[in-house]
Amino acid sequence: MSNDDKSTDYQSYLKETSFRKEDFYRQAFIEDCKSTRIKKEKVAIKNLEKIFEATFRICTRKGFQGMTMRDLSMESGLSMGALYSYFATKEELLNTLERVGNYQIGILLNESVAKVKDPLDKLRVYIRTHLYISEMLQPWFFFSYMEAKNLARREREKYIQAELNTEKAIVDALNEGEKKGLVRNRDHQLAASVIKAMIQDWYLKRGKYAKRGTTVEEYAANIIEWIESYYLQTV
Amino acid sequence: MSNDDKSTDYQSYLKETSFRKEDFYRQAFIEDCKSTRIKKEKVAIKNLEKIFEATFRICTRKGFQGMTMRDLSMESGLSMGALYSYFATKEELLNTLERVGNYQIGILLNESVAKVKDPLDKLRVYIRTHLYISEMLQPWFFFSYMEAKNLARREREKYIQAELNTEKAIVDALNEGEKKGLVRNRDHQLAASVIKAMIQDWYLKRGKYAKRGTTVEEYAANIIEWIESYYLQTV
DNA sequence: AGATAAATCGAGCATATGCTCTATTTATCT
DNA sequence: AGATAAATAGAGCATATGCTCGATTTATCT
Repeated sequence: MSNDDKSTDYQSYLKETSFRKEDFYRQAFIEDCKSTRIKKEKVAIKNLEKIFEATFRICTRKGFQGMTMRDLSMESGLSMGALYSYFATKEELLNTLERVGNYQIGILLNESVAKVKDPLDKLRVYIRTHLYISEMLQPWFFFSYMEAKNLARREREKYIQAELNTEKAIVDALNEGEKKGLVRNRDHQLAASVIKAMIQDWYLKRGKYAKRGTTVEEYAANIIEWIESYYLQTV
Repeated sequence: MSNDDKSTDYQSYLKETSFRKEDFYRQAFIEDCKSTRIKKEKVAIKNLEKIFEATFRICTRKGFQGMTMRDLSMESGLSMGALYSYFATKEELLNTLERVGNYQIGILLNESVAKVKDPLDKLRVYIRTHLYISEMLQPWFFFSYMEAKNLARREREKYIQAELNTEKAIVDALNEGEKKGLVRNRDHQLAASVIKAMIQDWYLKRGKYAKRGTTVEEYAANIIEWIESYYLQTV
């Protein structure tokens, strides 16, 4: 297996990445809560963390529609009044969560492959990074996937577009690889779908893999092995 | 590609299978509505069809928790009173849907591989049949996956068990194949997870594949090609 | 046709839920 | 410390929602 990309492990990625969890809440504050009665960023970040984490915990069990604002109040430790000084409506909370996540993740994915030139290495790095990011923000990824259908048309379309961008990144790498004679001629679009399904399974079935002791690095290596078998096989 | 299993296409499968959609509703009537005020099977089947189909339509957009009984009444064309003569509670409807589906699909999957002896062929047939069944009952598969979290503990565990059975069937075939020297030595458990993820993507992203004009047969052939690349490659 | 059984209807009940609004508490500044 | 701004609490309001029940319609039988 020509695994000569200097493959970073998860812990190293966490140290190297520019992302801090705080950024997530700060972004939400700047974009959505600036217009509310909350003035101080520090307070906002502290409480948005409580709200988001509580939302993820509750929705994993009941889904967003099944979560009541009273549930959220209990779980986050904030009163109804406090919650509504951060979000005008329940739907607004959903929108913010989806939007901020998509934005942040877009940045992270782009910064990861920016320096890589070789299309095959680019693909490897992209997959590994995608898995690392989804590991870092697993609750968000799960939530985002499961609740996308509850978004209003506009926001839902953005979600779908983000999904398609992921596929496109993979297809592009494969096309470039084929042009350079590095990979076999295959249906790259279909392959990209399948590869994305593999990536998604990691954060959709996080519990199962945890129980089996599978690590992200192992999972990433495995996906890459599948791809190499499919694409590098001598004809 | 040693594709010498006499691969059935989807239309042929539909003709050959013992399954009729009616069975689905009849099963629900026998197991869950016998104790209700509804006496006549024919009436029950007609209305259960309306109820189930309406549930699928609504829940694709809003999810089960987001669906109100008034929504369901509107969409199914039955009154509130009529609905409640079929199911004691909303939750009961959910349980019935999950249970009956799992039961029926279990039967179909077993009957499909019963005659196949060669482990590799068994795997091919299993995957193809699984995809054909999920194509035939796509709304159920999607619903079942998305709403499993809303089930009570007991029922949810049954759902997870059914998922694991699918994986086990794949692992068993691979183990047997390895023992007979037909496939390479790999992490079969992890491979089975990945294969299942591929299968699930078909019914979770049905819309996307429809838009692209991908057929079930193509999709099945593609998955099998991935597996053969991964497992049959000369070392 | 008349009588009985089966199925359906939908207004109404009790509670749950999204959201508001003022009183109160907490932090910040001079 | 006192005054002001910022943040929070939680009871209360209007509506939505799960479910019931007697009245009514439809099917079946003699």
